[in-house]
Amino acid sequence: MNQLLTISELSDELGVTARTIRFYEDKQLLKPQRVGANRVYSYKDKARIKLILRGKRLGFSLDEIREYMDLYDADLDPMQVDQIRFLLSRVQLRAEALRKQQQDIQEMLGELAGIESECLSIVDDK
Amino acid sequence: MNQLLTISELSDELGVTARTIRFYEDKQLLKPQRVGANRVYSYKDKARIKLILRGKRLGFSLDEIREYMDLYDADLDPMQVDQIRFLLSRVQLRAEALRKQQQDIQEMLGELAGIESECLSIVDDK
DNA sequence: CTGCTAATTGACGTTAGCGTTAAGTGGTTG
DNA sequence: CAACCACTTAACGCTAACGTCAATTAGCAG
Repeated sequence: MNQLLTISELSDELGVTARTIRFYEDKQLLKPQRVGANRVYSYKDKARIKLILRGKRLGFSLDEIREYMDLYDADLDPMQVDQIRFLLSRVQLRAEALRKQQQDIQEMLGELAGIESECLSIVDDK
Repeated sequence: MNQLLTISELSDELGVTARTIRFYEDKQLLKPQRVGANRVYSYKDKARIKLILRGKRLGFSLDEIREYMDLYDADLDPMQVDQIRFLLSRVQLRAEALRKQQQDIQEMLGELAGIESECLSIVDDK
């Protein structure tokens, strides 16, 4: 099913506007094919946008997201060892930051649970 | 140690600029005491700013952060049951979103680990 | 008093991430 | 053919979250 999608189909499916999708292309986050002047999107493009949206949920800027998508895209085989080492260090830094975020979330969930139980005890009392 | 801090001491300790701290006050996220015209910050103010920064790391806007700090601050006892129920639903919604974020992070960590092991295998080969 | 340092308010500048016209192109439908 | 889509580019607009600069004030050192 190598379905190709128009921009409006895609925007509907993903819950973003066509403007947003074009904007991401402007920012070099996408490079869809063209049929004449019209853009057509593959399942890969769709997956990329999902990646972008996930990155945004996690609080990354589009610039950061592009950086890390370049990591995913990186064609490792032709790379020099130095470049790979560098890539590796970036990946590890990023992973560390993400683990930090998980901790942040854990703490916040804890605090929210505290509020929740306070609320419940008060409501139950009445 | 009820140490009171000047704005520049505080900004140094927290790694943000004084401008940022004043900006947060403008946005009603802080209400430090004054000595004359000068602001002085307590450990509570410091804790609030840390909360703000954590919120930002998690991708919340300052408006959202203010909302949720109001939740933490909320004095539950004098509240009506309806208000508490409402508060409760907000808290639960927020917690759900945070759990979703944790999943996002897990997936990203998985992908990063994939890249990492690829890198390592290539580097080791040479 | 002079000069320096740290603080203040106010105003304008900047970047990111889109929203919103405007103006035109190309394909189908009746 | 006209009318109506869905699509295009280009350009301006807008909000959030500060940065930056200017003008001013207060405290202390020499």
